[in-house]
Amino acid sequence: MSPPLPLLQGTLDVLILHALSDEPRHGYAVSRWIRQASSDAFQVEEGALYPALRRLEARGWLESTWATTDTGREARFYRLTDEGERALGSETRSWNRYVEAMARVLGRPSPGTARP
Amino acid sequence: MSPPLPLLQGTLDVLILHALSDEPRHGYAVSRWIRQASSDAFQVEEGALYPALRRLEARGWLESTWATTDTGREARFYRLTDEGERALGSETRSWNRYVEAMARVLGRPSPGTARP
DNA sequence: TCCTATACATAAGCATATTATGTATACGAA
DNA sequence: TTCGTATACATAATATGCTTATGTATAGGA
Repeated sequence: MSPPLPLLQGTLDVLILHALSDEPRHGYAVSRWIRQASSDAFQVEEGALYPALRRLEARGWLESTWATTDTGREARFYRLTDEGERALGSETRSWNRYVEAMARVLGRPSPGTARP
Repeated sequence: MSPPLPLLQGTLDVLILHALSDEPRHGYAVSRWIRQASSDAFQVEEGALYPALRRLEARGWLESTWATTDTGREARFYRLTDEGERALGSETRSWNRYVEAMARVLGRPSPGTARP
């Protein structure tokens, strides 16, 4: 098994937003979901996860309530607000723009390369 | 014109390595090349550029010499070492793995990945 | 009884980005 | 000739946010 990729700063937010886009989840479940959805490529550390959730809530993108999990434990459940839903869209588009820009640069043929 | 995308931490190194893959360049030219190759999506700030160049040189990926530009100015030219060449390959593959993992999570087909 | 998974939280450390500031020169326009 | 702009380097202060380490607490199985 290849070790998990360290998260690039700034990419966690959109992962969390996406994890919450279908249904409310608590922090630990968000972490698990991201790990599984990425085929173990991403392993979200608690030290990144919980501050990020609070950050996004402070920004108005999430709302949280304490509730009981199906295994009978107390946990803080987060759900996307309307603003968070819009943010998921714009953050996703922003990521895609970034990927496209990287592809333009990295896909650029070297001018020193010989051509026919 | 849309404003330049803020650089995600960790992605500058591979951009610089690629900028130097065809021929040696000095810092300012690296910055200009990245801006143009990305169609103005990336604008590398000096405060990020020069420390990054020294960092990569300290890591053994680059070597530098002072020389004169074609406009008659003194500038520090950087070239890729053999180790830097290998690093370009592995860093590019690492970026591609990251993009693919993000695509798996965000649930859309990979928008096109770059090769070294 | 003890280990593991679950569930939260925060502090310390670290890497690296942005912003601001400084020096200096070449070159064209006013 | 002067002045603004592009070129060319460099560093300090600041901000962000990720990793690592540490702590608390409970549920459930071996």
